[in-house]
Order: sequence, then C-alpha cells, then structure tokens
Amino acid sequence: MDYNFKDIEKKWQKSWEDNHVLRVENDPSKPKYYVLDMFPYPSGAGLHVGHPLGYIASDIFSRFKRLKGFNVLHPMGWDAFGLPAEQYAIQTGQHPAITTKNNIERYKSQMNMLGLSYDWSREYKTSDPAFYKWTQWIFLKLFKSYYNNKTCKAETIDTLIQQFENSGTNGIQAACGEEFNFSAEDWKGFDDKKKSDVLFNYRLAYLSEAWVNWCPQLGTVLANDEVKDGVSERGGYPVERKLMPQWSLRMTAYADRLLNDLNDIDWSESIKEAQRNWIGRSQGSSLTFKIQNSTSNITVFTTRPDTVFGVTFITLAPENELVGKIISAEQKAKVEEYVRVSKNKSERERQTEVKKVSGEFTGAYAIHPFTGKEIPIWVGDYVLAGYGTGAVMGVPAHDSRDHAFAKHFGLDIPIVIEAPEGWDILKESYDGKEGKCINSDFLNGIDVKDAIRVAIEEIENRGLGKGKVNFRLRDAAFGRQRYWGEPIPIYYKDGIPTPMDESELPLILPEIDKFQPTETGDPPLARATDWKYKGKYQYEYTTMPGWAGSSWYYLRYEDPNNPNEFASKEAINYWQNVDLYIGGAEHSTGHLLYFRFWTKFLYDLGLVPFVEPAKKLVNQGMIQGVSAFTLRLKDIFVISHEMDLQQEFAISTYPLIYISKEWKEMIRTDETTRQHLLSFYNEVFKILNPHLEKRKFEVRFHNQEYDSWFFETHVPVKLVSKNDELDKTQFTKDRLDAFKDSPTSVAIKFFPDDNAPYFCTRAVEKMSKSKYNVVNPDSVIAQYGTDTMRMYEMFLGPLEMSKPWSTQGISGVHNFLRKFWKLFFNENGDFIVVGVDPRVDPASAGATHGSPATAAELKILHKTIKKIEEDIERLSFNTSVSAFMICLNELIELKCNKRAILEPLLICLSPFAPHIAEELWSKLGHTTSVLKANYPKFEEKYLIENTFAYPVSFNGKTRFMYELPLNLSKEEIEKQVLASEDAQKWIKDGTVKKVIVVPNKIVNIVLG
RNA sequence: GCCCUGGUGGUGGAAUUGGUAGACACGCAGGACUUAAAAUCCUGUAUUCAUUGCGAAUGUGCGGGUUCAAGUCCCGCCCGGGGUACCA
Repeated sequence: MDYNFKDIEKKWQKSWEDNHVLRVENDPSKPKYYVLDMFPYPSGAGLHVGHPLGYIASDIFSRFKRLKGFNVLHPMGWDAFGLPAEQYAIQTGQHPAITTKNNIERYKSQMNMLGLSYDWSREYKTSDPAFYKWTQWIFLKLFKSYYNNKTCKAETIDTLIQQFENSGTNGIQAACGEEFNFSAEDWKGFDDKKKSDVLFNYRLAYLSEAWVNWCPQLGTVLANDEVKDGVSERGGYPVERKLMPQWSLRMTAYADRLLNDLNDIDWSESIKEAQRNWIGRSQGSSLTFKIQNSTSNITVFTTRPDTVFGVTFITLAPENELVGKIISAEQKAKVEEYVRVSKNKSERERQTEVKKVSGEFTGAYAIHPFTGKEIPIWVGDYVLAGYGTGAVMGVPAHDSRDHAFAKHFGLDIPIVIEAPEGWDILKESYDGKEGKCINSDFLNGIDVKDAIRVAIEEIENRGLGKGKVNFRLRDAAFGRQRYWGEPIPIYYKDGIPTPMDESELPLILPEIDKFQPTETGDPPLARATDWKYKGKYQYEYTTMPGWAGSSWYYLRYEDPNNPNEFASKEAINYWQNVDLYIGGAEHSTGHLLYFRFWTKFLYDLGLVPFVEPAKKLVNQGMIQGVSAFTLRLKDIFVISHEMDLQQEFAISTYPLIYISKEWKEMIRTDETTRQHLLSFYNEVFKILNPHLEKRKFEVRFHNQEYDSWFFETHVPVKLVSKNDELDKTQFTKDRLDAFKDSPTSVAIKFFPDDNAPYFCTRAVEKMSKSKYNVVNPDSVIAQYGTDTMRMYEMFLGPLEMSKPWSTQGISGVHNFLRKFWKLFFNENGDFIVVGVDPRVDPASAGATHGSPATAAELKILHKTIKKIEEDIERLSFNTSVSAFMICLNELIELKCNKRAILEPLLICLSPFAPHIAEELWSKLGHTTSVLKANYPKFEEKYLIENTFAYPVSFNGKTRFMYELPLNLSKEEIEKQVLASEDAQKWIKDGTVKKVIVVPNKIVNIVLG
C-alpha cells in the first residue's frame, strides 16, 4: 500500500468536519489557550503560497497545545467590510456583499485544503448585523465616555456633565481638543447645540472640524496609516489635505498607556519599536513669547529649552490662526499668498519638497522672554499645524531644520551649546545633546542634560510656560464617505448629533441603488430612501473605517453567537486575551495600535479583565516571489528619405525586439554589436514589410540616454523555466494576443538570434498579481499533498524571516513522509507494525504481540519527543522538521517497526502532518482521532549516557575526540586527557600552560 | 537621514547560555539495480594545498578588540530587506 496522500487527505478533512472534532467548548476543567491568526480581508485573488505560512504555524501550535492537554481556541473569521469590494461594486454594480461572500468561500475552501484546524462553528464576518451591532455598541460607549486624566481612565461623560453643572471646568483634568474655561453658570447658560459642541471636545468618539487626508478618487478620507507616499495605500490614488467635519476617536488620551504597556507584552522588538516611534513621546516645555504691539502671545513647544538663548526667530505653521492677526500691512500680500499656496499643497507635494526651504516674514516681532530682544516672526510650512502648538522657536545653531531656514533667509546663527572641536556652525547645526551651555546667562557652564531641567524650572518660576509631554500620535479618523462599512449609530436632531439608544441596535446598513457619492457630494448612504431615525431625523451618512471591526473582533470568537452581549462574562473570564497572535508585520502601527486602544477602553469600562489584547505576538516573514523580466528594445526610429512614405509606414509591421542581459551590455560598449543590431532590425523590418522593399529608408537609434533604450517588463513566471529560459512560443503568442485589438501590428523578435534560447533576468520581490510572480498553493498541494506543503513551508526557515518561494527542496520533505509511511508498511502493502493492538485485550494477546523497544530505539524516540516539544514552544518549526528527519533516518537504520516507538512518534508528528498521522493512527487500531491523544511524556532516563566524547582542543583548535566516563572530576579529566597518546603527540616539545576543563562540554589545552 | 532586521558551503538553512561551525534537506558527482529511463538504495560533497596514505592551512560580510575559547560579546565600517519621515 502506497502513501496515497490524495485519498488520505480528502478522507480526514471530511471526517474532521463531519464529526465536529475541531469544535471547542468552554471547559473550566482544562487550562485554556487562545491562538489567533490576524483577521484576513478576503480579497478576490484568493490565497497564494505566502499566506499559509502563518496559518500553518499557528495550526501546528494549536494542535500541539491540544495534545498537551489545553483547551485550545483557534478560530477564523472575516474582516468583510472594506474598500476593494466597494471599488469593485462601483465598477461593476455587483453588490459588495455578494463579492465578499464569494471571496470568503474561496478562502475557506483553500484553508480547509490546508488542513487548518479551525473551529468553524465560531466563524463570523464583520459585515453581519449580528456582529456589527456590537461594533456600533462599542462606538456608543466611546461616544458616551471621556478620559479622566486624574484617574487615568475612561469614565462616563455623565460625571463630566455633573461637574460642569457644579463647578464648570474648574478642577477638571480631561483629555480634550482644547482647554476650555467656563463656570457652572456659563454651562447652564449654554443652549443644547453649544453644550453638544463643548462635550465633543471631551468625548472619546467625537465630531470636529479637522484636517483630513482626502482622497478624491476614492471619495473618502483616509487614516494616516492608509496613506503611503502621499497616495492611498489601496489603489494608489493621490491624497490631499482638507478641512471637514470628521468623526474621530480620541486615541491620544491613551498615548501614555499605549507606550508604557508595551513593556509588559511579549511582542517582537521591531513591532514595539515601530509603535514607540509612531506614538512619538517627547518631553519638553511650553514657552510663551509676547508679541510686540499686540495683545496676543505665541506659545511654542520645545524639547530643548536649554537652547532658549539661541532663539533668533519664531516660525508659525501656515494654518496657524495667529498669522492673520499679526501680519504687518506691507507683508500682508506676500504672507497671504504664501499661506494660500501651502494650504493647497497636497500631502504629496509637501513630502517631495521636504528639502526645499520656504517661508515668509510676517513683519511682526516677538519679545524674547529672557533677553527682551526683538525676534522676527516668520511663517514656514516646515512647521506642522497638527503638532505641538503649530509654532516653533527657531534655534538655528542647534536644530538642522531651523538652521536650513536661517541660512536660506540670512538670519543669525548664534551658538549656545559648546560644539565639538572644529565644528563649523555656519555649515551645519550641532544637534547633539552633549556639551555645556555658553552665551546663555544663567545656564552658562551647565551640561545640556541638566540645563534642560534647570531651564524648565526657570520657565515655570517665571510663569512663562511649563514642563510638558507631547505625542506624535494623532487621534484616529473614524468616518468614511463610503457605503461598505458599519453605519455610525448617530442621527441629527435639530442639527445636534444624537446617539441612538443601545437597545435600538443594530442600525442596519440600508440598500442603495448605486454605490457612488450623490450628485451633491454626499456619501453613498444619502441615497438610501426613507432611511431616517423614527422616520424623522437624518442619520449620519458616513460609515466606520475598515479597522473598526478588527479592533475588538478577537473577543467575539469567545462567544460568537451571543445575541445579548458582545461576549458573556463567563466566556471572557475563561478565554481571556489572546495567548499567541500570528500575522504579518504590515499592521504594526495600524490595526495593532487600534486593537490595543479598544482593549484598554473596554478594560476601563470594566468589560474585560485585561489591558492588552494579545500576550505574545509573532510576525511571520513574507514569502516573496521570484519575478522574471524581459528586456525589450524601445523603438528604433525608422526614418524615411521620401516624404510620401509616411502613409506606408503607417501600415507597417513593427518588430518588438527582445534582448538578453549580456547583449545589453555589449550594445552599450561595443560599436560593432550596435551595428549588428541595426542591421538585424533592418533585415527584420524588411521581411515584415515587403511592400517597402524597393523604397529608400533608414533605421537609426534615437539619441536619448542609453538606459532609456530598454524596457524591463515583468513576464509571468509560468513562462520561465528553472534555468531562466523563456518559453518563447507561448510568450510570442501571448504578446501578439495583447496587440490583437491594437491598430499597430507587431512581430516578436529576439536579438541576436531569433532561434536561440532567451534567458530572463530574475529578481526577488513581494508576491503580487501585478508582478506576475504569484504561486498558488493549489498546484503544490495537487502534486505533493497538504502534509508535504505544510511541512515544507515550515522547513523553509525561521518563521519570522522573509524568503523567496522556491520548490527546490520540497522533494526532500515529500520523501520524508513516504519513508515514514514505509515504517508501517512493506512493499507488498502489509501492515508491519508489531506490538500490542489496543483493539486486542492485552491479557489474551500474550507476549507474542509485545515487542519491547530496545534502549537505542527508546533513546531516539525520547530525544525526538524532547526536541519537538522545545522547538514548538519557541516556534522553531524548521528545526523540528529536521529533527523528524534525523529520527526517521535513525529508525530506518535500526529497521524499527515497533508500536512502542512508532505510536508516540506519530503523535509528535501529527501537528505537522495531521492527515498522514490520522491515517496511520487509525491503522494502529485507534477509533478516536489523533487530535484527542496526549503528547508522549518525555523520560530523561532513556537519554542518560555513561560516557562523553570530549572534543580536545589546543589553543582553541579542536584536534581529536576523547571518550571519558561521566562524573569524573575536573582534575581526573585533565589527567586522563593529558596522558592520552593523542594529546602527547600534540604537546610534543611545547609546554602546557593551562588546561580548561568544562565537564561534559570541552577540554582546551593551552600550549606555551 | 533615523529606527528595526538580516549577512554562515553551489542553494534553503543548523549551531537554544561564549564551548566540536556547516546538522537536516536540496543540488551536484560517482556507484548499485535496469535493455534503457524513472523510481529506489549506497558513497562522497566548505575552500585551498597535499594526496599513496597520514594530513595541513584557511574559513561564518569587512577591519579591530575582549577571552583559554567568538558565527555568538564589544568598537568601527560595508551591503541587502522592512518601516518611517520636516514631530520642534
């Protein structure tokens, strides 16, 4: 009986499903373990070989934990709202719900094909009202909460209102947009609209006028992390800045906790570092400057108050309101023009012009708070409106951007921190935090680090400002002008945004006829007919962003079908937070931050008993594709000497000439080759266009730069062989097909020899449809089976490392499984395992059935049991696959076919190759799934050795091995080794200076 | 620029706490079986020199250092991958 993976895998996948063996219940008698894969967005392209890497790893881990007696929650569901389905809907009219459903089915079937042990009874999708009811519910909680900086937690907004009624803003320390100051009487005098506006300054989910990343093509705003290089991450459309009313979440209130709690979680250092940088905490001081001839002040934030005596100017952001108030008459026109231009600059332009210095003098002066000197106030777009106070104090000698600005506009650059010897302060600013203050009055002679503290104290004493912490982190934009997302459960009553009652949820996403914005520019939801709260009040038209559902989804798996709560207390108390979270690193500052933020919020409300969503996080590496390229010569000009030929050229056939890499170099350097190419083209052109044969024309290279002579284009990897040779026939056919409907006719030719093989160049890149380098798991599975695929992906290398996909080496893994199978069956297909069958009563079986394992066999087994367990615990799956191979090689050597060895080994293997394991398990006579087995217990006693072979080295170089009994004293070891013949040979005439003995490790002899 | 990663044979990689560098696998070479091929099995395979055998030297991106001992620790560079970007 051969290893027929096709039948085996189909059979067991069906059996697991039919018998619900993967279903998991809350079982307080067992310890729990929660393994979660990052929430997939089911895209239309299906899974490629890169996706399963993390899924397989988490699956192996889950199956292992089950064998170790844990009750393992390992669920899967769908992040089903999102832009791609909606874009597709706009283009095709296909409802996003349908697209999404189809994509989910495809994903699910591919996942099942991989033998992933998900408990599908817990599956859900975020676009299901039963799910998004709770997303809306959490939104309402955010809406109804504010962040109390005194208690450092979110509290109900009612207590804030109570305080306003009692004592106004007096004594309130709350996270807010701007610092308000009003009395209880003021508050009571506000009308409802005003009260609502004031409260939005405090709510954790709030509506405000805000600068947003507006993407006109997508017709929506995007979060910072959805914008890459000034264009939308999905789709690559330009993004510009726009001021509009905007729902946001006050994530900044949690900045400190998001930062500090990173210390307590077992996440990769790189992700934590990325989050720390994203949150961007900086400690410094505020400092207020009086403006000359004005009642206004300018407050700046600085991390370097120690350099305050080096301030020679102040720069305001173009958006800063003060600009309009202070400009002098003669500067007015220039400044206003500058402000207008910079405000209209798109994000992209601002980014590409980072190095360009621009600005305008406002004509106004501030007074230096310490020296009393006049300092000019400028406007410059290197100052960001959204960070700090939108104003900076310019210290050109010690800040590189201020330096560039001062140099550009000819402002003073006085030095106030001692720079290292030879530093040319006019050339480059000294930004370092080492050195002593100079030219700085009371700070003179103090080290920078102390000076910062002293300066802040002085600033506070004089009432000029106070020590302060700033964050780079922004509040998260939470509204999307989109259809395919969760409706925001808010309606407008007399212009006041009003929350729905929790009991009225879910607010169902209405059906609409078209998915575009309306003619008046309202979001698509404005198209919904008769969609009004109580038939009267307009609902909020924007929907939630893609990351809303994924910010809390892990909790729903704990109790997925609960209609009364997002998850029951019992379920949450049992399953707690995620123990192991596996996914790609691309979510480091988006999802993973929101996910942590929502968890902390739910904790504050007493809804969950933990502050972090995931204890341990591992990023699987990316599996890259190996792309292939062709080089094509761009047009060579065909030049006619006779004007009347134009007509005929129009109906000519033009050759597309492909040139291999080596020839490209030749053409560059070698004139003869270049002539060769010309005549090649000429010839081909003549053959293709016999109607021109007798006419005079000339072919010439164009004069552009050499590198622009060629196009490098992706070619589908399917058309390229292992040794990089292009399938010219198919390639030519495909290319010609592409030109079928084009008015130009073309021919495909290869230089220098059309009949010779053409070799492509290769490059490792991200696996993507657009790069034509996608490899599907389906074909690999069809050829080798799922178990091989699973083990091979693990064998490829450490989980966290990125690597290009290659099937080189897959045969080694496949052979391993076939050889493993052969331990159980001989060539005739007879089952050859000896030992007591559990189906047979041991009493009646007698000794003949038994076949005790030898010490050697037991040693191999237990070595492997130990190794596999350790490797899985540290997620080192590549080394565990090697360990299995070593074990197998050794058992084959011993011709071992004993149940006492093979049965426990089979259990160890089952997380990796569950199908073959299940099949052999049943052949061994078991009637329950191997999933229910217990991981074999490691017994140290089988590994105990009597001797150890010492590597003996001289001056650190290993020379020979010397076997000695264990438990010898260091002195005894030294004595015996030195006395040995080998050692004597190496010592010869030298003197032994020293001998290092590390028992059971090494002996090193130092010769003089 | 800054931050995070990684750099070991022809290839993927192993070496978990400073203690035999190259496990395991692929590939390649030779052999067995076969009319032949495939499959399977056996042997060899870091490099250089030596080769009749014993062997010897070099070697983990580069240059230094610490140590009896360094792929592993320290200092200074180079290169690849990822992230980030006027954050005062």
